[in-house]
Amino acid sequence: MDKQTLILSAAMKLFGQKGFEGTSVRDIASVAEVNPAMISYYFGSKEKLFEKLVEHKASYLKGVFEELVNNTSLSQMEKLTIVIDRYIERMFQSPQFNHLLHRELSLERRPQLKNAISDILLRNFVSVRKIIQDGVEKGEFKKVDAELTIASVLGTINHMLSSEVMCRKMLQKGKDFNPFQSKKLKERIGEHLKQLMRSHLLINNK
Amino acid sequence: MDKQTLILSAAMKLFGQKGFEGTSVRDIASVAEVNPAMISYYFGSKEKLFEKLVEHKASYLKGVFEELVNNTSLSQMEKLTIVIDRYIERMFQSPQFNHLLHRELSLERRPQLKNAISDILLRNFVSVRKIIQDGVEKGEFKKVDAELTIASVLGTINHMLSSEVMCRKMLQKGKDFNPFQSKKLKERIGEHLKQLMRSHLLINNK
DNA sequence: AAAAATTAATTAAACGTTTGTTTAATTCAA
DNA sequence: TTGAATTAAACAAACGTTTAATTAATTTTT
Repeated sequence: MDKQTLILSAAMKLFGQKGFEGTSVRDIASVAEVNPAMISYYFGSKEKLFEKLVEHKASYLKGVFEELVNNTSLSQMEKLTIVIDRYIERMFQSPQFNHLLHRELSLERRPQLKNAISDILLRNFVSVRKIIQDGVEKGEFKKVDAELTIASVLGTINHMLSSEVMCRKMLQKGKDFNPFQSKKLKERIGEHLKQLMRSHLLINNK
Repeated sequence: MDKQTLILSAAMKLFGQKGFEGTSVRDIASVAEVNPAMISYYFGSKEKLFEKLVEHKASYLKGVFEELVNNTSLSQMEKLTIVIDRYIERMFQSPQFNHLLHRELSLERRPQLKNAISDILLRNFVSVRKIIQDGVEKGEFKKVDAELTIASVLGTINHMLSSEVMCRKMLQKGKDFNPFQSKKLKERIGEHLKQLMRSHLLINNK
């Protein structure tokens, strides 16, 4: 691994754990096992490293649902099910990055970066909204509040996984329970959300 | 207003906007219009001020649903409706404090404070779970995943209000739209959640 | 292909700020 | 007159960043 990548993954880890302001350049350098000066050398500044990190990581989730929307061989509910599974999968794969994004959005700092983040998230949001709207138009779904329905899906996932401590307490689990590595929890969230969406959206739901 | 209160409300504002590490003691002192030394003098340290703030503010929401659970004249769905309304009301009243709490939970810092926060939130969580469980036992509700159902309610609210910028974009609103002061949005979230819960929970829901 | 010249990578040290906190003096109130 | 409240100044430590020197790698020239 080259040093730039080492720095990026150290920054990912630490920004995720301690936040941007809570992480020092020396911390990052220490974890990445490089000289602190290398961060300025390669990225210009701590803030630019942060932007680079978001940009780099976010590219993986840029417009991933675009093709799904235009798929004609799946029902809208099947599409939504795929969306749910993919969101859960991503959240379990790198929860830290999601924490980082939503924390940044909730702060009144770096408005430019906030805008960039929300634009990325919005692109997927629009795709999913189209799926729901199509479902309504085709008579497959009830006439629901599409925007808030999406908020319920994403919000549920975020709320369950925003904190290990809180998650353990809510589910009455011991200290050995690691939410982010629990396949059972992953399936449980998926099951709940699909059931929730079926009863919320489907017209002839038995 | 005495100086301690001025400091507390300045801290509330700034910690909410910029986070704990992103706010300096001098920032707080400046907003509160007091000498920076007064913070150490009254609270001991910046971190103790933070703890005091959380403790003080959180006392308002400590076990507020306890009596509601034991109320016998309301149906379980009526109780849940009240819970939803109260959560929304609180979120709109001081969104910054909710941001602060959830941000703190998502960080791997100050584990003691994280524990305190999650204990407070958990107390309400347990109350609401009891309401759902009672509903299931009485045959009023379907057999649902109570924990995740709560996550869906709270998660929806948090997700919609975690960022002004993101909220505006999701709802396709202009810059003059202030989510936290919009009575319409408040009602819209309430309507969505109640409808969502009715279709998710009620057995004979038409 | 070897030597020289040039560019890139890396380092330890130092830079000037800002950080949270303390001190010591002073003002205010009881 | 005593104790609390308030202040400006100073404190050491940590911050992000820069510098200047050195090593490593690459390119150019012979």
